[in-house]
Amino acid sequence: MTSKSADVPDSLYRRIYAVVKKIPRGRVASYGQVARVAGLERHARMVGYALHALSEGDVETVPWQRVINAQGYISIRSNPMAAKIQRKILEHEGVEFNEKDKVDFKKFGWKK
DNA sequence: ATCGTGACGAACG
DNA sequence: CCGTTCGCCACGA
Repeated sequence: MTSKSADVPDSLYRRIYAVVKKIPRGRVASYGQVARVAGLERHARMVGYALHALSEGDVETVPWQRVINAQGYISIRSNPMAAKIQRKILEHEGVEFNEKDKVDFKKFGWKK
């Protein structure tokens, strides 16, 4: 079979979503970490792109809010409203933000 | 097929 | 710690 792309009936995004689903409640992971676990080492941007493209259906099954940038900050730019919601949910899950709106990976980072 | 864009990140100074 | 630059590459127009 020739399969080049084929496959990936689920495509690249599906693969990324599968990893995000593994992040436990009360924890956060960076885009780069998710990419790495998904076998996409240098594709952190693709992870962000994938989450940005979440369908309304997947948005309820994929814990997208648990993915933040490597600096510990929420990274949504184009949608300020979503960023606020993201923080709200994370705090509800027990993740804390310091006075600079930053999350400490030492305490809340996902340790695979 | 080319081009601009972007939920990123590492490297510099 | 802060701003800037550069590399990566799928996606949509």
